[in-house]
Amino acid sequence: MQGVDSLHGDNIAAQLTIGQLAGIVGVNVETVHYYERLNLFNPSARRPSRYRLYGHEKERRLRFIKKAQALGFTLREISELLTLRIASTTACSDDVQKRAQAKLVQVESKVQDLRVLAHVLKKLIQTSEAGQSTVRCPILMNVEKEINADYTKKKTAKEC
Amino acid sequence: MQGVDSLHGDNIAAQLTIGQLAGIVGVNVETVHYYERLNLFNPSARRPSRYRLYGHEKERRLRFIKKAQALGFTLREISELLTLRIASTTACSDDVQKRAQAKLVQVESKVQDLRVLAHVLKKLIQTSEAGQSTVRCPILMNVEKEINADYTKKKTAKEC
DNA sequence: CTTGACTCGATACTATGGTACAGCCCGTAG
DNA sequence: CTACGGGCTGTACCATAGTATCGAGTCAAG
Repeated sequence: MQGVDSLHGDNIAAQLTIGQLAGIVGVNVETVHYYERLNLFNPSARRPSRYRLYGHEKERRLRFIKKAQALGFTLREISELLTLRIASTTACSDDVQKRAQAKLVQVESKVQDLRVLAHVLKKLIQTSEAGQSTVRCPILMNVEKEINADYTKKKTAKEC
Repeated sequence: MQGVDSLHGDNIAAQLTIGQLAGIVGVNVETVHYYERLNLFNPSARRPSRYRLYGHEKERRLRFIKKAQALGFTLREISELLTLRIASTTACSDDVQKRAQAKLVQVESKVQDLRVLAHVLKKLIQTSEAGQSTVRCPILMNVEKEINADYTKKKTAKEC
């Protein structure tokens, strides 16, 4: 973490207010408040007036939270992911390693499912490009098949 | 449990009751009711007593719904995905193709994000295996960097 | 033909993840 | 100085995705 590249002393000027932060990340202020209530996202500092101040690294953290959410993680899970980071800085215990491994399994499973879904969507697009439109071949049905099946054994999908 | 296999030749015997379906898929009955209220998941048939009956294809559909949910899609989005299928059976309009394309973009973006996350988790595990535990290498911080950055420019983050 | 698990429809309640004020307090541009 | 845009705390409200419960009907085994 680069020192918040202002000369020592008054780096307060380099910090963002809650409105600025929310603006550039694209969430609203109330959401940031909400995350703070959950102890998921705290300000870097406060002005004497109690105005919240956020450094640059906080912007990254907030973006990460929103990304992870879009990937199907709950705020609680995101909190755990971010705790892994902290734990890893202090001491890489067996526990941290185990939890990281569990998360990894979870993530890789999601990747596989999404790749199957992407594959089927591509087929759907191709088919509709080729003008083979009508009545036959309810392709997305195969999503249900393939995504549930072991996707390694490519389904034959003939009974359209 | 109730007699699933009354030896009638008709297909009613091959269908599942709501409790059986919920049991094998691993959701509860009320959830199935809920999906029905949303018009997302309807029974294949009803007995004269109004008991719901579900065929095998319904089991796949239900599993798909749960998978897609875990991948960060809302029930509304899942409904759209499943509508794509239906629309493609009737007529592959430009509209369907466009929406499929949009979904594809969304899905591929999720895949990329998850792959970055997986990569970083792997690094975290390796590091903690190697016993390079203490103080240095706040690895998951790099998640925040890498996941937010364009993943296309492969990380410079070697110093660790 | 009773018993008990299962199902029905309907309604109420919960948890999560926000949103929307209200009423007051800063801070700065004119 | 004073207006006004933004920020503060706090509470209320909202949408989504379920869960729980009720009284009554169903079904199959004993």
